[in-house]
Amino acid sequence: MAAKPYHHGDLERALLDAAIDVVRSDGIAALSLRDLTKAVGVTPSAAYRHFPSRDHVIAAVAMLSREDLARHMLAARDVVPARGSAQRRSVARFEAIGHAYVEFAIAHPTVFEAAFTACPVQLERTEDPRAWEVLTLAIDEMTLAGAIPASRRKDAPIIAWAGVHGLANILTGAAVPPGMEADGQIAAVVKGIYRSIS
Amino acid sequence: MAAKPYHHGDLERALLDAAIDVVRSDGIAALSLRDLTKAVGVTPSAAYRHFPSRDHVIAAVAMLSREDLARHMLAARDVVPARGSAQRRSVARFEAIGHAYVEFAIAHPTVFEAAFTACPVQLERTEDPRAWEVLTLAIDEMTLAGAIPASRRKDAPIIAWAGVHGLANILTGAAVPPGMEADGQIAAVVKGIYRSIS
DNA sequence: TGTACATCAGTGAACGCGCGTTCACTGATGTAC
DNA sequence: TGTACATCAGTGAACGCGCGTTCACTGATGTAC
Repeated sequence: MAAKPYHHGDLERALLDAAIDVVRSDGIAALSLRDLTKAVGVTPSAAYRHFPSRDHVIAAVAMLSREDLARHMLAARDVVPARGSAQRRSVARFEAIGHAYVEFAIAHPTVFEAAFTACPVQLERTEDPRAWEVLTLAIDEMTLAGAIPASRRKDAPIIAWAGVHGLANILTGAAVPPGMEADGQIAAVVKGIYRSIS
Repeated sequence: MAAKPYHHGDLERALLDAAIDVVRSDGIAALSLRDLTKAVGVTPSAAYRHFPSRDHVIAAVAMLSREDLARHMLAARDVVPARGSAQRRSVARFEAIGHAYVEFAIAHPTVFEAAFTACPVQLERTEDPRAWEVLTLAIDEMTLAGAIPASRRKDAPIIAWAGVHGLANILTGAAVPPGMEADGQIAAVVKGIYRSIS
């Protein structure tokens, strides 16, 4: 209850929260252990009680970012109204996922970037939920509902992921080509993806 | 002719060459002015005769990387044999460009990454050739040859670019999903792109 | 053709900075008897 | 229930490093007369 108790309580969680803040405002490259510990009000070396190295913090926050993205996709999918045929509904859910992917990237570009940062170390825990699984699940749904032919099932995931991932990178990156505004592009790409796999 | 002439000759070019070497081997984030000047055999401060700051070197090497990519696309396009109908040829040229884009990224992942690095400064020179223009040109060719309908002309470039750019990022990045090898994926995505715009 | 001099392109030393990480330590916690 | 003690989670100081950038300087170059 004192202002500064000697033991923090959950320093690991606090450090990760601070790390997410840094990613949100300055990007994952700006992340430093000294910053994090200062933000939490703790000595730099205290971080080493919870993470073996800076790289492990990077890996952890990257995984959290990936989960954040996947959760947005799930939320958008589950908000699609349940009316219409199963076939139409499966397509609407698929398209909602695609939109959510790109819109997440636009709304949180630095988090999106962090999600796909190459991690120098591997964590034992694996992420949950996974964007890739959300996507393949939606494609299976469409296949079952007859919205796409079974023959397209195999290549559909990579085609779909490449499309939304590429658009997300383009719209959040340095190289936005002339005369390009996000809204129309997202619809064009998502529709284009569906056309190419149906 | 002496081993160490006082004046270098073309230090700017030499620094950029050294920068490209660093990008190739360690990525653009590892680029430091002190490294470059040491590699060239010159004092750190000498770099400031040619670049106002490190950021300007970054911007210059990013632009060179983009030109490198675009040149690979052009080379692949121009190597497509001139037989068959104009329509088939236009499609073959378009597909060659797409393959070249992804293959360049796989062959030179750090250069590809550098090409799309966000640059904190703007250069006065603009890049030449431009990947985006190579792509739109190929799409115009297809439209003219009747390989894609005119109604698809407008959205085709972003659909195509998103597809290859996304696949390139996926295959060179941290998050390659399970059971994925490059060759089949490239063909699947390039064919998928054509299907969605034709 | 030869010389004075402005200009250019380097040198070398130093600045201040922030970083990851280590080490011996100490304060707090909780468990065994 | 009370106390000894092992364990845990912090502190504080220091290490060595490499970085971008600055400044006053000097050696080389080339142009005007």
